[in-house]
Amino acid sequence: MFKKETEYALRGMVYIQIQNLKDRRPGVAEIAHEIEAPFFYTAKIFQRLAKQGFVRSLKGKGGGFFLDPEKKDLPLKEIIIAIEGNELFIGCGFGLKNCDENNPCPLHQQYGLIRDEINRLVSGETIQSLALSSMTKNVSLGFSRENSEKKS
Amino acid sequence: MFKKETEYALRGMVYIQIQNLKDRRPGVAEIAHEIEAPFFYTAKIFQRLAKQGFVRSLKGKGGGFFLDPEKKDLPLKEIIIAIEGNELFIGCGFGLKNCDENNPCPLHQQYGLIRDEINRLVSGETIQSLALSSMTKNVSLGFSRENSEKKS
DNA sequence: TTATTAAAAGACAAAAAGGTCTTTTAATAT
DNA sequence: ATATTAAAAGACCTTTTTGTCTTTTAATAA
Ligand code: FES
Ligand code: FES
Repeated sequence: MFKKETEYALRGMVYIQIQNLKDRRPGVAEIAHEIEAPFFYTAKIFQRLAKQGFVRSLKGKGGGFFLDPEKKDLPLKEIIIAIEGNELFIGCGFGLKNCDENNPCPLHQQYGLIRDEINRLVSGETIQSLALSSMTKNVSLGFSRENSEKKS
Repeated sequence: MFKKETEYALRGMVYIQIQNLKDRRPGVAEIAHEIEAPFFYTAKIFQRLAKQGFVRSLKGKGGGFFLDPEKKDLPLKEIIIAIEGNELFIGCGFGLKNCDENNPCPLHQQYGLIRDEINRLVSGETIQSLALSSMTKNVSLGFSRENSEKKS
């Protein structure tokens, strides 16, 4: 569905926000480890997100990443579009140059419903909303879910 | 959503089947033109599809592609999986190694619904079903829809 | 002010996807 | 038989995606 870069970005941002809510500022090493992404690739991705203003960062000791309080309630859709464009949200499921009601592909009606659902999902959720539900529910951002180690 | 190769394959197969229903066997040049795909790339894609048994072909004069009558009612899903694997149909929307009810990502429930919809669509439609609805309805496989030139 | 820490910048490289082209093989028509 | 047609095979290339690594900049701590 999404590009790997998008997946890493979303998982990482949710992780950052969860930590921010605990008054922590994770660095690249910690983020990459937690979301099971390659260190250097994660670094590059968050560097870009910082430049685009989706996350903020501090250098040096005690530094790391955190979300601008004004950005944590942005719909996921905005982040996704910034990374991979909006083809998924407006494009034709059959690959026609543009999805056009007046020149529909054979999947137009049915695919339209799916695309609407996708749009609803990414418009309705935010990094903050996912971070909060991740903390209450038993939810995972990588292989090792440490949200709920106290299971035994 | 799908890879370009998948899109070309599906559009091309629907076109082939429409022509087959008119007792024609289109060649690569015609297919590529009709679905607006690069000639050589289309050739390669249909070569693969032929080797995998999804389409059949005849060389030489009057040659071209046609669907095995037994294959034309295969769900799109089988063709798609043969081309790009089944990640889209079983994978996690957040990019976790596997979508696991017992280790869900923050999008698990909501993405699950979308994934189910996608599965329903590609399991319920076939090349034949799309070819038939393409002929009755006013439907397009490329830019120039010649299904309905007699509009004036 | 110097050492240490951690992100920013940017070059580099491997892999996958997308695309092009030439040569060979197999049909048909003359 | 041979000329023609069209797919099969396969080499090759380009772009995008994914990933790696080194050097530089900025912050803090001692
Ligand atoms: S034209 Fe294909 S989805 Fe609308
Ligand atoms: S775990 Fe992510 S969709 Fe199921």
